Amino acid sequence: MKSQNNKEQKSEFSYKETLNLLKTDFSMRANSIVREPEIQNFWANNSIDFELGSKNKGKTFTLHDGPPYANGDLHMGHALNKVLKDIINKYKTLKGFRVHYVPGWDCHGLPIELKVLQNLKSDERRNLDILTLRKKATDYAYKQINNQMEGFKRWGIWGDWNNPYLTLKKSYESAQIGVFGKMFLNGYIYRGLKPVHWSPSSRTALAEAELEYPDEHYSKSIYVSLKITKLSEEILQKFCQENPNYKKDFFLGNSFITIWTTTPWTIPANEAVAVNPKIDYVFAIDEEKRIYLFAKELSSEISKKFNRDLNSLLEVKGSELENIEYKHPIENRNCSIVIGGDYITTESGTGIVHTAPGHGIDDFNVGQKYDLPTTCVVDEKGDLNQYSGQFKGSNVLKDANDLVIDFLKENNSLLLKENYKHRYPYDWRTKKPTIFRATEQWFASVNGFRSSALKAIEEVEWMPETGKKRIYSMVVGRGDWCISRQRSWGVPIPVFYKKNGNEILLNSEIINHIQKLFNEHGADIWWDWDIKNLLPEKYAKESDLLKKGTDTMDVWFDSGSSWAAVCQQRSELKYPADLYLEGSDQHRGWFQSSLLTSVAVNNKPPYKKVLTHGFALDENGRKMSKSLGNVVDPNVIINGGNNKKNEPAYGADVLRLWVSSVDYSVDVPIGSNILKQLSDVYRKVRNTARYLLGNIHDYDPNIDSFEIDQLPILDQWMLGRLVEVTDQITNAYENYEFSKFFQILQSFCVVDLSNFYLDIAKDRLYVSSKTQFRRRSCQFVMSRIVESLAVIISPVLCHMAEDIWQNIPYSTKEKSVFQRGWPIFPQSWKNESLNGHITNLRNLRVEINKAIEGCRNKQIIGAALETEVNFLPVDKVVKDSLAWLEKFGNGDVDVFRDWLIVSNFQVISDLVEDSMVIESNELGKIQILKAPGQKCDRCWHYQIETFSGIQNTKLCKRCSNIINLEFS
RNA sequence: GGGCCAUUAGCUCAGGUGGUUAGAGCGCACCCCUGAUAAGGGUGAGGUCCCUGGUUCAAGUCCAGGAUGGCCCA
Repeated sequence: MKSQNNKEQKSEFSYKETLNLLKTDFSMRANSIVREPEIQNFWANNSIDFELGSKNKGKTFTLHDGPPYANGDLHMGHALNKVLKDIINKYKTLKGFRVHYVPGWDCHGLPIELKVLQNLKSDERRNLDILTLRKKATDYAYKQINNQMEGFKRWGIWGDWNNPYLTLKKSYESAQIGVFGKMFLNGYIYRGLKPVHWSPSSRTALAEAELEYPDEHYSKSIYVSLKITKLSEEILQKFCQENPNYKKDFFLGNSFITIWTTTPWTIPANEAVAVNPKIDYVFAIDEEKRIYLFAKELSSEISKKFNRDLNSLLEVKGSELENIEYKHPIENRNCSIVIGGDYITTESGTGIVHTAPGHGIDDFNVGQKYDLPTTCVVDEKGDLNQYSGQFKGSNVLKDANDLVIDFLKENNSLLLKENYKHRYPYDWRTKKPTIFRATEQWFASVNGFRSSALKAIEEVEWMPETGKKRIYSMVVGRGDWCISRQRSWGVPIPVFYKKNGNEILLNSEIINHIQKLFNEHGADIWWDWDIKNLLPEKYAKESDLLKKGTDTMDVWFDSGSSWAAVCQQRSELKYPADLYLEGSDQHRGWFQSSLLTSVAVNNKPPYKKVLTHGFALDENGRKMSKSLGNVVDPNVIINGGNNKKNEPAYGADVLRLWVSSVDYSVDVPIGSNILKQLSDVYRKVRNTARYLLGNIHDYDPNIDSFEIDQLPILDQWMLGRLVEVTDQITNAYENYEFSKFFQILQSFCVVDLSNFYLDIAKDRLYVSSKTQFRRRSCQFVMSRIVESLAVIISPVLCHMAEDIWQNIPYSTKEKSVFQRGWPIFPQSWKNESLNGHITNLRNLRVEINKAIEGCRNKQIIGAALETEVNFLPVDKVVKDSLAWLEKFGNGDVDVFRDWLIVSNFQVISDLVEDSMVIESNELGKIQILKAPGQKCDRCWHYQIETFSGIQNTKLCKRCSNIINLEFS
């Protein structure tokens, strides 16, 4: 019996019915599975969604959507991206901007093409023509798009869902041809050779996804010596200095570069050998007085392999070897050492890499740098061609390797031959090895507009700022962009080849013509129609001499053209867009392809600002993967999993709250514990709103509205605080710092509202008579709070915000919270000097609470109302604030006793006896006493003066008056 | 292997230009209330600021190296 204050018999009677308790239909629990779709229907039925933003009269704000790939289920990455965009769009809409969000999908490309092929039976696949494939791919893409769209809508994302942009649409394909055409006419598109994965067995180029790497692949690897024919003067001198016994001529006449390769058939295509500038190399001599060059670190291994004693004569940095000349292994001509990259290691081989630009990517890149020819020595069947000289006619998968090896042996340049096991790509269909083979490809010449692109990067605002550095270094370093693919599911490169010869036919007239045709009929006609119908009329006579190109464009060219196909084409949008917002991986992807095309065509960036986000990881910061079992599915967050206990249905608002809670500029964590926490925060906000709504059930702002200076100090402070918080949250939205919103909102609800203002408000709201000023002023404040709160949470917690709005008990001008617009308060509501005093008093409140807690833990009291507090001030500032409150405060509200929720409070100059607890601190001495008198059975305050009430109850004077006035 | 980024309490986040005993909310523990009740209030315990060196009178903060994790590239 802790809180029993008197031993008299307690009456069973309760005054509950005489109190003004809260009343609302706004439930404590969200029931989001039912309620969120209801709210979404309400929006849809009343055009309160993206249309709201479209109708705004303010400045246009264009957040241009980066298209997700139209394949696969939605994951947390989609959620992070789309919700961030939606938060921004909703905020901008509320701020009055003209916002028209057009969601997009990336529809072409290999993954969909492969999916379609996989779904076919083998005989179907064999008889498949391109148009049927494209039809099936179109159907597949639409199906995926519809699935994904349903998901996005369920998340509460607003957008022009009836009119999204799809890269497979006629208008899009046509605009893309326009971009290609302008780049071509600007001279930025050219044809050249580039090595690609090539399958001789199926005579086709293959993409990375079509390769497999069987475990047991052995290559015939060879070590080859190449006769050095020219050395730099520096190296010769250094050699002579360190080896006075040897002559210069001897050194030059007996030195050999050593190389190692696993593809001997590429030896005829050799154009250079490459070294790593950071690695140390040695010239080492054997018993036969032959001097070999190789990486120093590999000395002992090579000595063992070649079965020779090798003595180092000279050590040289790789960077010093550039331009040393050697005799080509087969032909009678000289080649040079070039400086390669970090792909040259000392893990295997000699540290010197045989370079055949026509047959390897690294080789090709180095070749570009040194302007080496891209020689391709095999045809599409894998037969060596005329460029291989005497090896013509042999086949890379059959006899070519042995013929080359025999030749090298005969010429005394084969040092060693050994089988070598490594990962090697095979054709996933024929299960035969593939090769690298240079083929004719189309390129966008980044070199041609690199400086403009770099300048454009400088003009853009990158958030976070490191994004600029990241994309800048990529654009500085990237080679020309290979835009052609040997695939069927894409936009064709609209080029005609002369049947005899290698010439092409393409000009502005033809491009315009094709563009127009695609706009009307779609890109399918490229395959469907005869050449003469694809060309302007005047070319009809030539059409028999022409053939169509069979290449499609890289899908990065598709999405990279969206500024032209979407932002430029739709009148509701702007080009350049205000904002692009994607994952940080898009520095290499969409941000870059969009920038390059836009700069190449219009010499300006397609966006003013680029915001990036990180990746969704699990709670331990690890990548999500099926095998780790740590995958979080956004659909499960919303609708719950199989076991609702472990995976409850949290609803879309909790998903959205998660997005707002994390620092998305880096990678973001998600998992069941985090969700549990977010759901707690969600409920706290919801219950705070519910309390506000429930206590204004009989309030009407048309009857009881007040000027701020009419209000009690506590209410003035509360409104001032509301303005501060709104300002801070506005700032957070403006700067796209949503985790600040999350933190501010949470502590506002908890610290300012729940723990302080609303707790104190209970007495004012419940106990007062209905129309008393101390109650109405509080309701006025609460109505201001709840309306503003609904708006400022609405970009994130859009469903809850609407639910709040629909439960405001009086009529509002706006049907939906989103019609309200962003709150604007008079700045005069903020009052610094008032804030100072309240802060002092709240600090004192904290100290007094500690003292009261001391009593509670001694089991002397329960409720704080059972106590009386004496305070002997030491700190002058607090003393002044108490005096200030006494002087200026409203006598019914600004009573410090009520702020403490105790039965009595007084400032004293001498301590009294009989206190339960005395606490001393910097502020003063706090004395907690048992409240004298008797408990009022209505307001639960202890009063010395009490009156008898109904059925043996006690009433204080205040309650007695109210009861007599209202209930008799 | 290279480029970029991150690492502060169990969780999510704050911690301008180096400067007291490193903060907030949640969670947790304990207590109270039963007139916000699958709510509400109070108090409290939680930190090797990733590690190791260095600069400095002074380092979560600056420098170097490393670890772990992530993205991109090879």
